[in-house]
Amino acid sequence: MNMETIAENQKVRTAKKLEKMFGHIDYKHPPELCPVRDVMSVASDQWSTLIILWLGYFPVLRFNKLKKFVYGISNKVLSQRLKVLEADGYISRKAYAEVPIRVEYRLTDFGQTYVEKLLELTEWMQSNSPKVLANREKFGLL
Amino acid sequence: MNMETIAENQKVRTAKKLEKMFGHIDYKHPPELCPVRDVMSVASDQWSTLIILWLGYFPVLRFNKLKKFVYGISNKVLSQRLKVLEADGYISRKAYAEVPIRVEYRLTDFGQTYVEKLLELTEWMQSNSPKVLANREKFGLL
DNA sequence: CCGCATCCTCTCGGATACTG
DNA sequence: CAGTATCCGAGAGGATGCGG
Repeated sequence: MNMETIAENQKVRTAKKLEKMFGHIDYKHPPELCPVRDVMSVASDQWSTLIILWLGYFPVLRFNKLKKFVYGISNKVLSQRLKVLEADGYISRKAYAEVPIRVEYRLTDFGQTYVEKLLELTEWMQSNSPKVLANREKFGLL
Repeated sequence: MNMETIAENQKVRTAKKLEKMFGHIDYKHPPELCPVRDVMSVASDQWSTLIILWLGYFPVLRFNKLKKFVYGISNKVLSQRLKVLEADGYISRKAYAEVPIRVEYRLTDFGQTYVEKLLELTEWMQSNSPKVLANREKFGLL
């Protein structure tokens, strides 16, 4: 069995899985709310992924620390994302009634399983980014 | 070795990988352009992922077919995304000089490797969406 | 220290109509 | 059929200041 056949088989397997996921949907009368789209829109959000990755790196982080690592994010967006991520069960929030107040964020067990999946994708991005950037340049499109 | 230790080891491995990726960045003087952020912003875009997944399902799709499957997307956004995905090397575009014109989109080999990664994440989303939705409901937040 | 409230900008994206 | 052009509205998100 040569390389082409292996790749071809992989292609078929992928298509089969996708058929299982999407094959049933009637695109003439699409579902109002698609759970996958819904969940993805939170979990795969640009800022959310960065937050989750950093919490996978450091077991516990406070608001301002997080803001430094996820550089470029604003107060507003950070707290929004944190709230949603907490609601969806990826992270936990623990506030200590001190003055000044101290708040700790960490991944839940569920969030931990997610960060592992997410990391795989990020590693792919990392190792393939040169190729993508090269493609982009060659293509021109400015 | 019990379950907790296994999970704990996994956690440590994940953190180590993330340290390798992010450990070097000086968050006081963050890089202007982060390649990973850049590449992710294209590839992990909500619409782009759907386009890529459908092209992983059907080897070749034309513009309007794609628009039906990726329901809810507008003309403008679809053609924008297609152009960028082509520039980044995920998909190929082939136009036939017929009347009316016919255009075929398909994954490149590179795009094929990406859709496989992406599929893993999507499967995770799919199987965990009930849990997330339940979390969300319990949490309130309306 | 955490993060909400306010304001204000500005980009993204939807709808529609039109052309090669 | 496969887009492009144009217009327009909504809402995301940045900056800042305040309050608990």
